Amino acid sequence: MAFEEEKKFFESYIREKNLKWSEQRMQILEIFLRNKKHLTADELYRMVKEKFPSVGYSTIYRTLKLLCDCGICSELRLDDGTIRFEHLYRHKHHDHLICLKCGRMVEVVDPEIEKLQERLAKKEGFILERHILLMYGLCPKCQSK
Amino acid sequence: MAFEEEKKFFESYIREKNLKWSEQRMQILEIFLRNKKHLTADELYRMVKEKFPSVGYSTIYRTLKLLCDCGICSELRLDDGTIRFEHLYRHKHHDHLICLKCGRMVEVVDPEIEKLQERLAKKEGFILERHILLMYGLCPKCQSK
DNA sequence: TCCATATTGATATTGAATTTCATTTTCATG
DNA sequence: CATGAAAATGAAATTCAATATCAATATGGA
Ligand SMILES: [Mn+2]
Ligand SMILES: [Mn+2]
Ligand SMILES: [Zn+2]
Ligand SMILES: [Zn+2]
Repeated sequence: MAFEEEKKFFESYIREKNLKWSEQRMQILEIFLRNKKHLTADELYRMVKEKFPSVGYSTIYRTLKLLCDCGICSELRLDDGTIRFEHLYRHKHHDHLICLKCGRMVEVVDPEIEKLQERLAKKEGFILERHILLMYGLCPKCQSK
Repeated sequence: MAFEEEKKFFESYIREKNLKWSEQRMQILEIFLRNKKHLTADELYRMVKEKFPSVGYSTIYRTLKLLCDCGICSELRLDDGTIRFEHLYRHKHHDHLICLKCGRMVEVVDPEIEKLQERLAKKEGFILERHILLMYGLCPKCQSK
C-alpha cells in the first residue's frame, strides 16, 4: 500500500498520545491522501464508506481532528462556510485561487505578498501568527463560457 | 435621529423592491449603524432587544440580509466560522488584522498587496472578482501580557 | 490469555440559521 | 379617512453540520 511514510507518522503520533491504532484510522488516512486535496468531511465520508461500508460519520470527524492535530491535514474554511480539508504533511503554506463557477482551487504563494503582510501588520503594531487569503474569480476554462 | 442618509437609502431600496417600510427594520438599521462594526447577528439581536423587546430573531436575520443585499452591510466570515457584519455603506474594501487574544479587529488596506493579488491571479489565468484576507496575530496591547 | 482502556457506530443532541404560519402591519386605492 | 391585497412579524418548528453519548467491540501491555 501507499503512503507508508504518512501512515508511520500518524501511527507514532497515535502511540505518543497513548491512543490506539485502528483499521478505520488507517483507511481514512489512506483515502484522504489518495484523493486530491480539499475534500469536505462528507465527501471523505462517502469515499471511505465505499471501501468500508460500516464506518460511521463520527469516526470520520474524529479522525480528521487527529489528522489536523498531528499536522497531516489542515482545515480550510471557505467564504461560504464550507470546510474543506487539505494535505499539510510536507506541504508548505499556500493561499488559494478559487473559481466561482466550477470551484477549482489553485494553490499559490507570492513571497512578496507574504512580506507585505508582515509590513502591514508591523505598521499596526501586530505580531502576525498566520493568515488566510482566499481569492475568488473565474478560472481560465470558465471564462470562455 | 441619526443616520438619516443611510435610512433614506435603505428606504428607497425597500420601495424599489416593493417591500414595505417597518419600524423594526429602521430600528435594526439604526442600532447596527450606531454600534461599532463587526457585530454578530446575536450581538445585534441583544442590542435591538433592549430597545425593542418584542423583536424576533428571524427579523434580525431577515433585515441583515436586506442590509447586505442593498450594500449597507456586509458579512465577514472569520476563521472560526463566526459571521460578523460590518458597515459597507460609504466604506471601501479593506482587509482585517485580528488579535488572537482580545479579538480586536483593525481594518487595513495595502494597495501593493491588492495589486500583487491581481498579478498572481493573472499568472494563473484567473480573473479576480474579490478576495478575503484575514491576518491573525497579537495586537500591541496583548503582546505585553 | 486477560483486562483496562480506547474506539467504534448508532443515535441523540447541539446551536446557528432558516422556514413556516397565523396574526399584524403597511400602503395603494377609492 | 376606510378597505383589502400583500408583505412583515414573531413564535415555534425545522434544518444541517458538527459534536456528544453510550453500549458494544477492539486494542495492546502485562
Ligand atoms: Mn490548499
Ligand atoms: Mn471591517
Ligand atoms: Zn472554473
Ligand atoms: Zn489584542
